[in-house]
Amino acid sequence: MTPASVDLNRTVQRLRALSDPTRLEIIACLKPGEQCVCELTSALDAAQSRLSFHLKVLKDAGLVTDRRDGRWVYYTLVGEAVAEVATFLTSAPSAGWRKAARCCG
Amino acid sequence: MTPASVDLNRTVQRLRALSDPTRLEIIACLKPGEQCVCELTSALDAAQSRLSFHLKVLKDAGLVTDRRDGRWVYYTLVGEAVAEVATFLTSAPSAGWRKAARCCG
DNA sequence: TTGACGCATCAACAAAACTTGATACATTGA
DNA sequence: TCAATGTATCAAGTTTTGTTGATGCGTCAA
Repeated sequence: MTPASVDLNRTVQRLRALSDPTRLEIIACLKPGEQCVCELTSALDAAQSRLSFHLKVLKDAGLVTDRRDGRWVYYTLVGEAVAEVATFLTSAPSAGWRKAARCCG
Repeated sequence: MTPASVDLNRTVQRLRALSDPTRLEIIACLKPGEQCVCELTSALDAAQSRLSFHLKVLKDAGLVTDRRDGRWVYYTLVGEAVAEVATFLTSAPSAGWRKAARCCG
């Protein structure tokens, strides 16, 4: 497990987290600023456990952070993490793209 | 199905296609230029049917194109498609992020 | 025309992701 | 302390995704 492959795994995890319509909608909701789960639940008209599941996926990927305030938990978008994914996609092949050096010269 | 949601679905499809280590490696291999399947097979040390499966996912997402030359089929990266995904990720919330207007003001 | 090669596709299975409903936990106000 | 609220977690079932080996199709060379 080279450092590059660690990065690649992290990027794959983030891309996977981003590749779901519900989670993209969550991210859209969080773009303007933090929201509590109940707000997201009503905004997206999704079951609470379902939303909680998707928020965990995003959190595990480092794309959002959470903060408890009393009974409420507020989620915040980690814009830099999203930006890193975008940067990766447009970067040169050498920059972390390969798990190993065996590939293509 | 609004135009925005069509775009969103397309973006989700592309993000999903990008969220797999094998497919990212394929894309890395294609960055320098087109490759035939047999070259990818040996470069990635993957079974041919497996590679064919992943190439189809990428092709269906519009991330690669293919071209037959004799017995060989060459795949080419569609750099603009990858770039579009990156642009989407860094764009403002209004730009195609939401399936509907119900979300978050 | 035949055999070998490169690739796609299929069926069957395995594994991972998602949804749902139930339950548990923490916090608050009464 | 108790009940209500907001959220997380869990188990069960469903759906989607990925792998493998076999087969089929087109192309080339002999």
